[in-house]
Amino acid sequence: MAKVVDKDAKRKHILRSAMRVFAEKGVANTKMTDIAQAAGIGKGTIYEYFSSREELFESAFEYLLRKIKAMMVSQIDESLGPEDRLRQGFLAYLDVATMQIEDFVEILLDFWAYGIRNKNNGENLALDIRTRYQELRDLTIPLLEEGIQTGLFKPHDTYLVASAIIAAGDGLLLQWMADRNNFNLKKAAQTILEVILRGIRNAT
Amino acid sequence: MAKVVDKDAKRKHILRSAMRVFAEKGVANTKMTDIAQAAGIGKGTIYEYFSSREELFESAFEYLLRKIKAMMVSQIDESLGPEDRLRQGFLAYLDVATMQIEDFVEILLDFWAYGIRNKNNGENLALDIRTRYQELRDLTIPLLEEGIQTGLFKPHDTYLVASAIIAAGDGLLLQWMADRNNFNLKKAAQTILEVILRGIRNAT
Amino acid sequence: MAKVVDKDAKRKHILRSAMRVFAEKGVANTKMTDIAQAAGIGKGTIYEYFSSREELFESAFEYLLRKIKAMMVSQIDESLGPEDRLRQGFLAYLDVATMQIEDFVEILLDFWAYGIRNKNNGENLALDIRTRYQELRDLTIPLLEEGIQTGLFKPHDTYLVASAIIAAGDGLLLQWMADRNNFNLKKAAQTILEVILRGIRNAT
Amino acid sequence: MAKVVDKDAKRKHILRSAMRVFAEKGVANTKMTDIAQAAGIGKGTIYEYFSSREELFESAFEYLLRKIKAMMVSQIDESLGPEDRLRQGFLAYLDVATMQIEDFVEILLDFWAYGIRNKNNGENLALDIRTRYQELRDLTIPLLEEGIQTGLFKPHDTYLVASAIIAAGDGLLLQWMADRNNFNLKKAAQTILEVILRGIRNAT
DNA sequence: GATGAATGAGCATTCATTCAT
DNA sequence: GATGAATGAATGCTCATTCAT
Repeated sequence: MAKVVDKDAKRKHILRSAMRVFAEKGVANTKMTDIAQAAGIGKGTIYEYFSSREELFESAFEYLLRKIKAMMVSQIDESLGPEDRLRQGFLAYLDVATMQIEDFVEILLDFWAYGIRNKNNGENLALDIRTRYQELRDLTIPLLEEGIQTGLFKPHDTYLVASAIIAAGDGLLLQWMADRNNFNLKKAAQTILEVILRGIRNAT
Repeated sequence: MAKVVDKDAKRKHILRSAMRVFAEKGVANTKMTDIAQAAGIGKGTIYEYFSSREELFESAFEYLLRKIKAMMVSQIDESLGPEDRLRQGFLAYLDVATMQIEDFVEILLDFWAYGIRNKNNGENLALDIRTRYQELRDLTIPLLEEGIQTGLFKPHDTYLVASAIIAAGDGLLLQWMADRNNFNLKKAAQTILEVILRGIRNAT
Repeated sequence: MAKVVDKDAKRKHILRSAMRVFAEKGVANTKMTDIAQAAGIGKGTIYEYFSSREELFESAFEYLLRKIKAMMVSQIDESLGPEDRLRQGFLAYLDVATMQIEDFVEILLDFWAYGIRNKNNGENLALDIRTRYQELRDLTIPLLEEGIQTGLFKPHDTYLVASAIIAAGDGLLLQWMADRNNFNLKKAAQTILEVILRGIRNAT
Repeated sequence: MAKVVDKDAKRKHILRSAMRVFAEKGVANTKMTDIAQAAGIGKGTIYEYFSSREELFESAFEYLLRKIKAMMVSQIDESLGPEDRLRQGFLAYLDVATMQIEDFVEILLDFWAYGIRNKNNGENLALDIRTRYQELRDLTIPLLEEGIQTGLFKPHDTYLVASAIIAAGDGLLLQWMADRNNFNLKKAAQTILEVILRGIRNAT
């Protein structure tokens, strides 16, 4: 009988190993050998599961995006009001980025750069950074609309405000990446969120 | 006598050519040959002005940062109140990034990545991304303090709010880069800024 | 399983191929491609066995020195008297240099030049040309001392005379290299050796 | 009026500068720029006096050989007997090589290598290393013959013994180059010469 | 299936030589 | 005559990918 191998599990194992190396050395400086070593397998074996370095990279990208979204969604308590859900979602986004998956912020820039530079290859929607931003907006806008409807928020262009909130999140990540030890991401996140909420809230 | 050449001008010419290529193909995919071609010179000539690809890249980085800061400062009308100066500075930042210099946003991510990955080489402060962020904060904080002192703004942690404003700017740039044609950067910028200003303003 | 290769054998194969090319074109004019071609392998393969051109060169140097010494020692009949052993050793040195290993005289000058120019890098004693000369003296001096003790030779400074004998050998090699076809190395060697022996022998 | 330049003097100036650099850095590591700098002139100017690096090198070679021979000849006192003239010539050879001209031993190996590798280009006899050796023999043989005729020396193959003496000189140079500080060249030279003389002298 | 030895396209960099001034 | 800015051929080395075992 042939060796029984859980192909999916092994593929994921390689993927996670690759991401760890990407994070540690940067995508550009990561050699296939490094990944093979990190995964404890032979170099050639990678090609049994991924057709090329490129595909491996894209798969890592995709895996990450899926993971982020799943974790964000899972951390929102649907029974809360829109403000609290915004707070939860916002913090979850930063949380996921900074703590959960394989220390992934370090790869974030490489992914961003890739996504932005390849935004026109419509083939793989999952990798289209525009799609990703739209998904984030689609998570945010309903909360804003709900707030407006309940009179909590003043009427506003929810698309733009959603974009603003996402922008703030990304921008904070950048500053935190630049100076992890001294930049207090959580406090900054809370501050900016409260400022924004106060900025759209109806005067009481 | 030998050929007379304005070394400074030529150096800058090569720099700008390089930046154009960096922007077009991405730093990682830019070959020295491409740059030479773009500059209309021989490959070897680049090395008369830059000791290595690395130095050329760093010079481009530095050049850009210097330029951005200069343009931002120059576009602020010191006679205005803090809110308007914030508006001017914020828009100037995005303006500079998106329109002025050699279409440079495209390089921005590569620069960010470089800066973040090399944050610990204190040798060249100008390239230290932490320094860059601190400079931006140092431009912003005084405006916030002035607003607080005049009673326009509610008291707040000016460091964090300044960071927030910068974050919003960077984050918007990311979204704009991802979808230039459909994302209205200017409108988004104005919206977010007004939200933030309303968020820190004293109730009237 | 991956291809099974006798790494040591292949390394030696490359080494010998390299030495052949070094001999033919001179070390300075030898390109990695030439070596690859001579060895019947790809350029990159060399780097699987040697980390750099430099290391390849040094390995060749070392290989040669080891080989020479081994052959010299092996050709001396320890049962003979000091004069005959001197003769054997002297001729063996020239023999080895001129006939045995891969036509190596042609490389000798490059090796000499390398050794002399890098005499101060104590790291690799095996490549230290001073060490090499000392080894040759250490093989010669005991024979001279034995001859003195048995009254065959007049007392003399054995260090200097050993150096002299070695010098004669090297010098003859130079002349032979310069004009292989017309310079009778063997006859010259025998002549000079007899002159020297007569020069240190006790009058009878 | 055009600038008056002593072309020959300038040529020689460049030549000597080149030799100094050759000696210091090794021929292979000497760039045209280094030579220009050492000569205090522009890089292009070298080509006004030498058509190529190759020609410059060969000219240096030739210059050196001419110089050595002249100095050797000039230091021999023709009124002395053959033994003393041999001693003078032998020491003069080493002297010239080690002290007189621009520290030239350092170049010697490069010249030797060049001469030996290019022995077949009969174009320039002056550079033919065979010619050079023959010249040295032609200086030595008459002295040996004179000694034989006067009964001072035993009859012997003067060609081979002359070659032997030259070989000893070259060989000593090699050992001295390898370890300048510890190898006493003069004492070694005197020792070997006396041994050889005793080896060819008639018993008294 | 798994492996890692082999490969060669590709690239940064050097430097002798040219030639406009 | 003198110069040094410009050049591009040449080369050592890297690394993604292939494929024999």
